Amino acid sequence: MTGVMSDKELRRVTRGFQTLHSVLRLRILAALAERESNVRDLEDVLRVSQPLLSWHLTQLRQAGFVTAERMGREVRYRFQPAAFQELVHTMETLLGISLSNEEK
Amino acid sequence: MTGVMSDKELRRVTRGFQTLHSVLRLRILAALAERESNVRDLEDVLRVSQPLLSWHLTQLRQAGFVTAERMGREVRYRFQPAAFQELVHTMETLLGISLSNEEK
DNA sequence: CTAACATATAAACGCTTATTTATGGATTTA
DNA sequence: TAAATCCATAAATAAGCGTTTATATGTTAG
Repeated sequence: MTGVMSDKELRRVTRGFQTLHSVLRLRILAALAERESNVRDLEDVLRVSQPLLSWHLTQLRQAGFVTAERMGREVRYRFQPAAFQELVHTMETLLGISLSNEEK
Repeated sequence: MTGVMSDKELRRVTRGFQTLHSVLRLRILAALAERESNVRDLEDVLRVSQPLLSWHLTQLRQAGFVTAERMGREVRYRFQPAAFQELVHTMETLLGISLSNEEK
C-alpha cells in the first residue's frame, strides 16, 4: 500500500504547508477570515511594512489561500477556506486518519 | 476580535507546518501510519540514506508527529495522529472554519 | 572483549526564502 | 495633467534548513 499518492499531489500539499510556516502569514489569514481587506488596512492592523505585506499576500495567493481583486486603486484580498480544507482532506487520505468533530 | 490567539499558540502551529514542508517527510509519515518501523526498514522503503532519515525523524519527533522507542539495538518509530489533529483544530478556531465530514 | 550492527551526531556546503530599502506602475483626485 | 494614493517589484542581505560525508554512540553476538 506504499506510494498510493503521486508526488505531484504531495508537492501541492507541501507547498501549502510551506506557505503557512510563519506566524505573520497565519495572522494575515486570520485577519482576512474576519473581513476582506485591502493592503493598507492590513498594514495598520498587523503593523508591518507594505512591501513585506505585499510579498506575503502574493505567496498566500499563489498557494490558493486568498484571492485578490482590484477595486479602484485598492486591491481587496479575500480568504479562501477551500484551499486549506482540501489540504487537510488530502492529509487525511494520506495518513488514514479522520478529523471527525466529536460525535454528539 | 483580532489577536484572540497567542503568539505562543501560533508558533506551535507554524512549527508543525514547517515540519511538514517536504514530500519526503510526508512519505515518512505515511509509511509510519501504515506500520511502525525502525530506521533500517524506512531506509529500504524510501531509498534514502540513514543519516538523512535520522535527521528527518528527529524533526518529526520533536514536532510530536512520531514517537521513538528503543528496542534492543533498533529504534522503533510510531506515527502519532493526535499532533496533526490538534494542529488542524487550532487552525479551525483561528480561521473560523470547520472541516466537518459531510453531514449525514 | 571484540566485532558487527543500528542509529545518532557533527561539520561543511549550498540553496531557498524572509526582510529591508528603494523604485516603479496603476489609479484617482484636484 | 500634476500630485497623491495604493500596491507591486527589484536588488541586496541575512538567516535558516536540507543534504552529504564522516565519525561517534549504543547494543547485541560470537
